[in-house]
Amino acid sequence: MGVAGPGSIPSPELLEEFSQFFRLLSEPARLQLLCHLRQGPADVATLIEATGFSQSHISRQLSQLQRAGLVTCDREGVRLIYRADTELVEELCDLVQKRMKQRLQQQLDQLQAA
Amino acid sequence: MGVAGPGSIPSPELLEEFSQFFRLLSEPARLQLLCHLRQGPADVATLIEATGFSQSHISRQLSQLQRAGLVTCDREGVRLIYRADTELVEELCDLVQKRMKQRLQQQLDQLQAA
DNA sequence: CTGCATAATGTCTATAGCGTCATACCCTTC
DNA sequence: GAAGGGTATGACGCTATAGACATTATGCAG
Repeated sequence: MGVAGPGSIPSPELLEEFSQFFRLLSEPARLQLLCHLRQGPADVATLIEATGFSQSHISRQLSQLQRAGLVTCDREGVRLIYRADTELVEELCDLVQKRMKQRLQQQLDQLQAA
Repeated sequence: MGVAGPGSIPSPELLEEFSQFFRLLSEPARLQLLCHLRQGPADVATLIEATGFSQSHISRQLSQLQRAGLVTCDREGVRLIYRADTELVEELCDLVQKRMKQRLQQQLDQLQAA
């Protein structure tokens, strides 16, 4: 029912894959790029201007996201247009954000009870 | 509707919080501890034996998870019993795993089409 | 074929975080 | 309060990776 069936521990390989995926999202720069691409496809020049990152930096981060399948790109003339498959990322972030709200609410309740 | 409303970029602070949360899950050791705790509460000695990690290492990882609210502990005699709030982690991992399956299936389809 | 854009990669430095050893801390129990 | 098991923390080396700079590869127009 769960990740690897009830009562069992995922294999080291699976743990490694999960951690690698979450590591992609553990960098503000990459999350920022994903957020920009959430508003629609964009070329690298636009991303440079929007984020202030260097060209090489953006290229590296996008290639990492691309390897994980979170991003794709197509040529359009001389430029590359990047698209993000943001559905999964949004679902993940929504879950985390919901959790953050819960925690803050709990802390608030504790303060008010005291 | 999304993370910070449609068409807007989350603030740097929010991005930082998200990335910190995902970073917690980006370490196989922590995921492993969470998986063990998914089977039920456990004391540190049990976790040491189950994972082979050193006491100090486990203590550090658990304290990080605790700060994020993913883990709590209660004293039971002389030992600390740790409990994991695994619901969120399982949901996140399920989403990621679903995605992994999709990708592998796509790659399979591409190979069969060629 | 020759430039001229744009994107990717090699190399480097700095930094963050893991994991260990040793030590200090805390709580329980006597 | 003294002793001892159980846990947290300070200090350290090590590795991985972010991010910048320079260079190279890649495709497009003339």
